[in-house]
Amino acid sequence: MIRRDTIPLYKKVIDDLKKSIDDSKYIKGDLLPSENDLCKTYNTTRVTIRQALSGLTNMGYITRKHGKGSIVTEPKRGLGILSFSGVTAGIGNQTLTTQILQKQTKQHWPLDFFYELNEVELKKGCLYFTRLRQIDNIPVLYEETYITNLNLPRFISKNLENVSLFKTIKEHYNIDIATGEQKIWAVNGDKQVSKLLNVKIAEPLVHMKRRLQTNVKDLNIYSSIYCNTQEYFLQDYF
Amino acid sequence: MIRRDTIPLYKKVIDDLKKSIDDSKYIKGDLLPSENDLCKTYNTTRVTIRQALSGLTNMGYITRKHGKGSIVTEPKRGLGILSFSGVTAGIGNQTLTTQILQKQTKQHWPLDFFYELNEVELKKGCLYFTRLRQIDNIPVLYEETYITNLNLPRFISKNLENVSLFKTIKEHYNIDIATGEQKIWAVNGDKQVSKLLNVKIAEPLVHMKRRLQTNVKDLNIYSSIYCNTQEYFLQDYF
DNA sequence: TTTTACAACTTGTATACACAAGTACAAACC
DNA sequence: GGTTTGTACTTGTGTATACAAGTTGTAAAA
Repeated sequence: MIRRDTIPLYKKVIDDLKKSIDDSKYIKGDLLPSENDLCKTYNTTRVTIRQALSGLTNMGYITRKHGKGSIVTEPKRGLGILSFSGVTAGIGNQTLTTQILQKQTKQHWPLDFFYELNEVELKKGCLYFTRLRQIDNIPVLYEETYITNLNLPRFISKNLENVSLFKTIKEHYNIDIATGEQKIWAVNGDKQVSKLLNVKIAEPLVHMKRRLQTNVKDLNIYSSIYCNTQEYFLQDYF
Repeated sequence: MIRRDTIPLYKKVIDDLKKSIDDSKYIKGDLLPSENDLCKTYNTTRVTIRQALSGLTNMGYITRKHGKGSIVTEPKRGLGILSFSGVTAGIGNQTLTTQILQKQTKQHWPLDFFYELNEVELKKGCLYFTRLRQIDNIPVLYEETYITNLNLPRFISKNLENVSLFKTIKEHYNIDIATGEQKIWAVNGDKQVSKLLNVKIAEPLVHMKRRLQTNVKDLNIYSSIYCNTQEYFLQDYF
């Protein structure tokens, strides 16, 4: 079935199955319908169905087992490791405060930016701001954030003090985080960062660089984060 | 061309192209031969070639552009340790070697163990071993592992040199990792660890403690890991 | 000279089929 | 009871083909 002016069939299969998994119609451990069953359902051939299942596999929704079937693995689509919600969840009764050090401004990307940017991003420029996050008044995270300046009207006037950035952009612009990656190093803090985090110079810090891709094309969120792990640690569940 | 007793053709195509990229026969920005060219080279059809190119795409080796071709991208230098698929799965093209420092032995849990243990675990004791993992002969990870001594016959005699622990326990005992948690700090390396990782004393290291729960009740895998992030970094996708 | 149209390339999507090989279970056998 | 074998399922690998659609350079038209 060749289709014009519409989304490809294999993508529709992916969307349908993904939705079923997200809606818990299939839960972890369940078998999806067999390839041949799906062929009948969608009136197509195995090549197309396999293209869809292959997509779901490397999205982490299913694992496939020769002779057995497609097994649903992880219905969770959370942010995984070290997301700030994770930090928030891990600190219990203590108070997490977020302080804006540099208010969001529109500017060009730094020339030596830590991720590669595409033409659209370069052309649009970025919104930049820095924040300091404290737990019980101990500074724990220093965060420099760059967001592609794309479809974010009046972002500069938003107040980001003590609120979740993700929640803000979700509520105001209906933007979701789709995927992301992060890199982690242990580094010695330099003069500026050590002072902000109130630790001795050369105290070891966790340095993370992350790229979060959203459901809007070319709209990405980049951040460089320094963590003081003297009193607290970063935690992750999977 | 149907082939028996040998690796599938599409995997051979992946290996060949991957090797060419690793050996810099194609560098970042280059175009791979077109699908039709590859069809002629390997005397096969586009479906098979596309299966290979699709594999390379989600390994991060290439990106594909409609109407243009397959573009070689930046090879990644991350460790991929932060997800539970394990280090071996996350490293890609470089050579990861694993050296056993202390061969696995049955022993009691340390008194000041870093996670809380239940009665069954305490009663059964643990299997303990340490490993040093190197990428291209640079030591990057020092790992102390404790596994509950439960339903693991002959584990002590298994050779863990240069193999994936998860794969080993999956193949021999059909044990899967179900869930896990990890904690992360930046620390200064002490004398022993710094020496093992071949860095100066007080060089900042990433220290992780993880607990992995398996599909077997009370069978958990605990590890304390030190990472030298001078040459490589830890990487995570979500 | 500038614009348009086309040809020749590229990857994207899809059909239709065939045989290999792993899994699970039940029937037949010892 | 325990083992072997067969069968019907599953996914894995592969051939052969067709048309859609994006990209790029060139030749023809304005």
